[in-house]
Amino acid sequence: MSYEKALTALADPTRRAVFERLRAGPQPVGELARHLPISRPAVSQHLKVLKDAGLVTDRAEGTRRIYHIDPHGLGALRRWLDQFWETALDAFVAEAERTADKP
Amino acid sequence: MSYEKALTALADPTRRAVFERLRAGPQPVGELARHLPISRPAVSQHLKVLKDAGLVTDRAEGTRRIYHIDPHGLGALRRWLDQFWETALDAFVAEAERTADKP
DNA sequence: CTTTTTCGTAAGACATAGCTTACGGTAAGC
DNA sequence: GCTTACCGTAAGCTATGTCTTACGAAAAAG
Repeated sequence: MSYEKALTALADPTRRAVFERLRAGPQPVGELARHLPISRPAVSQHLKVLKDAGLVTDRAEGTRRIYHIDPHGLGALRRWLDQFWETALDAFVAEAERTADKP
Repeated sequence: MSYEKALTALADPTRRAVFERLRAGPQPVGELARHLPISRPAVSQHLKVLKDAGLVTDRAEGTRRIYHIDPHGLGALRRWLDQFWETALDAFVAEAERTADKP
């Protein structure tokens, strides 16, 4: 049910940049914003969307909030995609047979 | 490189509805529009985006255009996701060990 | 206790995505 | 040849997402 939020969250290029940057490891908001061409509040808003989609989680560390990747959302997206992938392949095979000259 | 287009394409709910409807098999544009709460030109526009993302393909059949799923785009998206999935799991494990009390 | 750092949220401006109506083009049917 | 069915594209309107600046809160530092 959450794969929809994950899709809309990862659709935005800036949000993907934030997400892929967290791949290198947990990071605070300011650190993320420093390497992006947008303001820090904008990064916060993006993180909120990613968190809502189950793609990231955060923990407090002093005055800073450390964000890291949450496999939860990715898993949901992957399951949906895999389930789709099978029927897509079947359809592809059927189409190939249809196009091919009759044996 | 094409996983980005696939993501933005599948982010729209209506476009997902079109895409999931093609799961039942190849269908012409009018048939798709008949079961959706939007106009036929709108469906055409969505199909254009899906086609551009490598998610669907079309063939002519008389005056009608039959659209069917193209595994190409799904494959690209799946590869990107899988590659992401591994590092996400590693990070998750690392986070779990970090949170756990020192043994 | 005061100051500084770090962050989230609110309000508003701006751009873009998605829808509709209108139009033209191609193939089939008569 | 003429009409009908089916479709893609263009133009325009509207809604929504994304950005910035401004503000307030919480923890550390001094």
